[in-house]
Amino acid sequence: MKISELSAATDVSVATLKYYLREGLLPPGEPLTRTSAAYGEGHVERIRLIRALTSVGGLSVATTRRVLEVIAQPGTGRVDVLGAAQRALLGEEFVSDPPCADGAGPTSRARTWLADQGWQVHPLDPVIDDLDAAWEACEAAGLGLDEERMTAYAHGVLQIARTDVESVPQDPAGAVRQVVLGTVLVDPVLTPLRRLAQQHLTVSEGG
Amino acid sequence: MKISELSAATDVSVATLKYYLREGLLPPGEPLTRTSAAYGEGHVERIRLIRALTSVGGLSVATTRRVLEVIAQPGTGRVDVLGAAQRALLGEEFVSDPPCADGAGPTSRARTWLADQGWQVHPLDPVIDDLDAAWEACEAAGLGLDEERMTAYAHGVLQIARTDVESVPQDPAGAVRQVVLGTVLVDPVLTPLRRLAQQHLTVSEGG
DNA sequence: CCGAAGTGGATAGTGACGCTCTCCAGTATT
DNA sequence: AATACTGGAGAGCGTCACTATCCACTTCGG
Repeated sequence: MKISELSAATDVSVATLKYYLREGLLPPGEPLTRTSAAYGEGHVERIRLIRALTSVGGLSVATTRRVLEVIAQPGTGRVDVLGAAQRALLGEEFVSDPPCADGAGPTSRARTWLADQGWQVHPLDPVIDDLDAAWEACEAAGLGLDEERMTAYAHGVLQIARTDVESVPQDPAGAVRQVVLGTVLVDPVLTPLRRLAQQHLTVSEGG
Repeated sequence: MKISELSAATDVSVATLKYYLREGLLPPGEPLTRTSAAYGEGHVERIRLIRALTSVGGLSVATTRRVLEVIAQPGTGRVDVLGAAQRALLGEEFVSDPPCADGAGPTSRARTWLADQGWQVHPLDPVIDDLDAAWEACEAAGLGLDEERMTAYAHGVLQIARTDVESVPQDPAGAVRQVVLGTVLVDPVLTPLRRLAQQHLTVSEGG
């Protein structure tokens, strides 16, 4: 398959494919002559994956490259799948056993609330900071989001997460793929789903 | 309050405040002389709101302006709150009772599934197209997301939406505000919450 | 065997976006 | 009188995801 055919098969312009090749998102094709290379079905799949991650998942090209690397790496054990996924999505590495021995560690509303919930999460996971920032933003915007309502949200989210975890396959490579893609691509599914659910409830309860 | 004090009170640079004024995100201050105006506490709140919507909610300046307009408008009745919110978040208006009388209307996987669920939603709501696109992207990326799993997600989301709907206040203006801000600002709360829930489940179930 | 078309490769340009900088004449303060 | 600050407006900047142009070099149809 030549690059023009690859372009036709994926609806992505040749210029963009060249860009993806340059950026290392797409592996080079099998060189046939000095001015042509052969691309295979794997390239088509990979391009579909790239488009899903960037357009729907909203990932930047740099993040997409990191995610693709994580999926491709065969080494990751099933245990650290979640960590690997989240590290790939973050800009920089986050040490899972940090050297900072400053006793108490950071305290925040989210951390306190998580402890109250009895959730076993890494206390230094940066995703907690994201939660903190989002929660704080709600307060700053005048949206009263108290602990009670947060706990109500947590119940719904827990059910979603249970579904996520249950659908992870047994084989390591598939597990990594499922977790990474699920982390990125399911959020854009849940967002419209939530709005439709709100609509359904409002309509069926008679406004 | 002069603009420099407003800047100090909100940690937003004077240049950026001027930009917000120019873009119509921030109403002009009460003119005192020809070269100075007074800003009040309302401006401080509004700036906090703008920052929450743009930085955490990820809204563009144009969308933020539309959202702010919807919140400010006193006319919206409690019934159409959801529609008003979603219209504000979309780029263009969407007619709630469209003139297209082409019989069947569009069919898609999401629409069929929604019908199976018995969800009462507007069949032409563009948010369904978002769901379709996200679902399709999951498939394109090789993430097997079947109807069963989608229904499992729907149960969790429904619980979340129930919490949303219950926390909407009675007074019309407050309702609009709550719904609009909830639509935009709660998503960034749910995203890290979901990841933490996954982590909790994986850890507590022994990986 | 010739010329048009296509290829990999590199460099530069584009348009959108959210600021940020610079300048201005006109107050306000010291 | 000198300095600082104001509202207002235009232009510039850095990032990002492409996109367009140019190049020397095959490949293919006639």
